[in-house]
Amino acid sequence: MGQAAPVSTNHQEKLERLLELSAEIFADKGYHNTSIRDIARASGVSLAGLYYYFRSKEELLFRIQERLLRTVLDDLRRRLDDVHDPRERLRIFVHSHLRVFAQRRPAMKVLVHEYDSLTGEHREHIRALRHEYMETCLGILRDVRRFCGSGDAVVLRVAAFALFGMMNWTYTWYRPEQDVSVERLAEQLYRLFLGGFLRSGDAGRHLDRCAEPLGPGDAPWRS
Amino acid sequence: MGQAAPVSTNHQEKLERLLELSAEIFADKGYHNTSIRDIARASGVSLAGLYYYFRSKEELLFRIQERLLRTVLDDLRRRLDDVHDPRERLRIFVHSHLRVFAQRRPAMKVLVHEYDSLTGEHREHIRALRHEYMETCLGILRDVRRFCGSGDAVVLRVAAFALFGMMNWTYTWYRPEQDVSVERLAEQLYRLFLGGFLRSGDAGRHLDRCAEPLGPGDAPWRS
DNA sequence: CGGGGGTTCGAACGTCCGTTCGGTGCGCAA
DNA sequence: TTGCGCACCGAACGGACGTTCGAACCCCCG
Repeated sequence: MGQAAPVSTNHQEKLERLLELSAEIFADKGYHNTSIRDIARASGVSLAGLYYYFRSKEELLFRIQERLLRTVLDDLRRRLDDVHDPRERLRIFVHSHLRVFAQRRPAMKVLVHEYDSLTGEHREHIRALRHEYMETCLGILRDVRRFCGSGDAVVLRVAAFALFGMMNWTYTWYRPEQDVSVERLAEQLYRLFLGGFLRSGDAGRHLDRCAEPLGPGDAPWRS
Repeated sequence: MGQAAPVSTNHQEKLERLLELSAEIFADKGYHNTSIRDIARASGVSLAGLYYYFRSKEELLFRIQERLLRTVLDDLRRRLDDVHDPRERLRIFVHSHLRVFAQRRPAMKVLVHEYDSLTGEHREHIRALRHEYMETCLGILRDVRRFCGSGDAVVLRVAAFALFGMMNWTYTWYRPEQDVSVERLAEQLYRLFLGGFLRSGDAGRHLDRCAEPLGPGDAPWRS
């Protein structure tokens, strides 16, 4: 969790360093299990000194989430610009999401894990940004369905949440250092989802020639 | 969150009622943000009285998670018994998981959301049960791949976590009362996953005839 | 050299936390 | 009737929590 950094004159830099550091601690211990004193200790700033940068502990949590969410939205919008092919747009969506999430692991864990910890206006603000992101995703999926002709056996909303689930769940298991690279991960999840999304209308048709194990003797499902 | 229940003579019944009630509160407020006093108030049992049933707050959390995990594992084993077809086994896996999760929503949120809150032996114990469940899932996916011939472009581990992500993420959005039924949800997620899993080896092949929107004027992705 | 604003701090406030202690009442066996 | 163990409770302990207050520091403008 690191020691106090050498110097950073600019106010904004100090603030962002505190956000980054706090995100690490929140991700590690959980928001409600982290005390302002923990953050003070890790940052080298005094307890009272922190309150010069944040009005409250919850505002600190809010700023972490808002910052990452804006990054995600900006990155996505920039990369989607002037791309028209629906599949490619979906591919970009998945890659963008996972790239940012891998680059900012602590903040992303806080974003997906500590949304419930927000209250009142903070929560409402984040909810609105999340909603915007979700709408973008739904728009892309609608285009894929319309122009690439997937069936409509799967409710779009369910498909979108399934995709978010696949991507966001990575915070529980994916470690960029010891797993496949982010690009390969993103490509695999993209293909996994797209294949199912496009084929979901006629599921079972291409499965007819599925072989079958011989019997209990050969059974590989008994642990 | 409910009032104190009328009566329940048996010790085991009282204990399970406390587990169920605590799960609701933990799910609602989060483990670290819930006090034993909250549980005492909601259950009608005195603060000290709770410690007759549990050695500590963490043991309470542990029992909730262990109980649900054993239910999930038992339900799955029972339903997989004497089913050999790999696709059908996968289908049963998804349905079983989501059915139990929908039946016990509070406990399932606690299970997926508060694993990090466990420490020491409690955590290790739950980790082992989770591992067992994951191995069962991997076994099923291995069979599907072997006998139904999906490619191996997607690492099995990634596919398994993607599936878990799709299913577990439901706790953030799925409400059985106002969404599609659990059976339909399970069927959709099953098809979504299986389609992608079987087709992941040759992604793109069946996408060649994908149409394309006309241009920025028609662009549906601009919100 | 004087002073004012941006920045940081030590110390304290009031509250709530998990847990423990010493009991009390009750039902049942002897 | 006595005694014992199960089920439960009121009250308290020591500590940690988020937040605030008033003062100090330091740099730049005059």
